[in-house]
Amino acid sequence: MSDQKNTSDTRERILDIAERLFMDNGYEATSMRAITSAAEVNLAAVNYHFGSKEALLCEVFRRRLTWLNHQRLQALDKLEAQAAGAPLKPSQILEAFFGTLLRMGEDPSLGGMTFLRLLGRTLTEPAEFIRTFFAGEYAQVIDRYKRALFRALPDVPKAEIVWRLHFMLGAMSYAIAGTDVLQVVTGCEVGDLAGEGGCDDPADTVLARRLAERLMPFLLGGLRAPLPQFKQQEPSSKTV
Amino acid sequence: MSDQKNTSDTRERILDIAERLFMDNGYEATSMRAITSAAEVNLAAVNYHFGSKEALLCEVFRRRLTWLNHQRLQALDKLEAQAAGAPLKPSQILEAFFGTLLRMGEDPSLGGMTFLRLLGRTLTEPAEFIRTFFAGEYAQVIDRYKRALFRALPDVPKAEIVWRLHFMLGAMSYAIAGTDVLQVVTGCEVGDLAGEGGCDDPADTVLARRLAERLMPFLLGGLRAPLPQFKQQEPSSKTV
DNA sequence: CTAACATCAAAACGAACGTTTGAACGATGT
DNA sequence: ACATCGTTCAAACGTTCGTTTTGATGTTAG
Repeated sequence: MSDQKNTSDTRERILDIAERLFMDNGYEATSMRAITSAAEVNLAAVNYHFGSKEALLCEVFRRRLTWLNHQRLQALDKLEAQAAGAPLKPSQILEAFFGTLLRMGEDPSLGGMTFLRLLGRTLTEPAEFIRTFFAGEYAQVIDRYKRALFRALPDVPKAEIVWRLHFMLGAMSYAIAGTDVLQVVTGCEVGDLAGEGGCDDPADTVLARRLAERLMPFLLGGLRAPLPQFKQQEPSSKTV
Repeated sequence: MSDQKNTSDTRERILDIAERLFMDNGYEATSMRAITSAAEVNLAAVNYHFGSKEALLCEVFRRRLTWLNHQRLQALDKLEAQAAGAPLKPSQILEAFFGTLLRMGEDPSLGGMTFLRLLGRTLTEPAEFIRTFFAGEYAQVIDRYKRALFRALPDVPKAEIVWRLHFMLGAMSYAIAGTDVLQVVTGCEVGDLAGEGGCDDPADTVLARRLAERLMPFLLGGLRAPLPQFKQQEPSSKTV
């Protein structure tokens, strides 16, 4: 029973607990003492294994995001191989990008809805180290998907596509964050989106699936919406 | 020169500075000492005028949100009066709700983009007192607009409309937050969305207008997107 | 004039923060 | 057996946090 306890047990337990506490309270409002005591490890364990609180947050994301973005690139590779040079359909691209993410919400071993909520809530954090971390973690995948969308929508100005990708990311980010401060969704047939103190599994799996079913058509509708009337061409086009 | 300095000068200066610092750093990462020293007031001034740091944040929002939501209700009143009992067009409803907000970004006396960014970044904060505050501040306006959308889209299931309203709020929230951690928009022809350390006016006014021009068609396209195929009626069918 | 209010500087409050230290522990390899 | 290395531990480090207090100084209104 002391098989691989050596190098991974404490680390992994810290990451799991930190993931949940950062999601519940946010980064700044979650103390090292809260993390280490909830994980039943020594206070110094985080600094020993990760170096600092900032590095811990980055590692919480890295262990999920590298896998996720690898999957996203593979999904796009597969689609483009099947298309044999032809442009992809926008729905395929969105499915590869957002579907791959949302399916993580159904699998607790990939973080489940806890990680999705944490991701959605952290994407709007203003802290510098978070933004640079995400920028690096997402650079490649965003670039690939942007180019795929450019090819899929050759008649839409590229700047417009970039804007709409931004809007789609926002709708997704807010939806998976599940804070719902305005109580729009809470109380409907849907049930609560948050489920703050619960376990991992019970209704989160079905919630993730319902969310995907509703979000994907919305995003596709937004992406393909009629262009604003003021668009004739891109004027100076400094995007050489 | 001692005209109305009495009851408003210190209070207003604290609110202005707090609005900017909360936007730049987030609530938790902004200290009372940073606020009071930047506002050039005594450290005790915040507690004297507002009672606590939490109450200060609420007041920062209240002085803008009560006006905003009043305008939103008035805009809806006017539209419904003109329609004389007929259902409104979805585009009218979205214009009244989102247009009224986005136009605040063009007016520095209403907070400008600083307030819009702060709002977008705070809507996903998990802190309890923030969520209950927003819930109360938005309850009436959300209810009115939800009912207007129900009437405007009688063939769409109400639960679906609620979901899409949620998605629209997310896209708007993320867009006005302007964090853009994934660097989707940054570097394009658009210029930077954030402009962290700048003044109020220079490019924020035009940015707010461009944002509105792009966001509104996107939201409308998402709202009117085809329904997911699995909708015949709402079954109980919890997929046991 | 008086009383109430607003602002100030300065200091302190206890609490909580992230991080560091140095010793002890337990397995491993020679 | 001893030495080594990675890990864990209790305890303390210095700092910063939000808040309160005290007393003095204008300023305003009855």
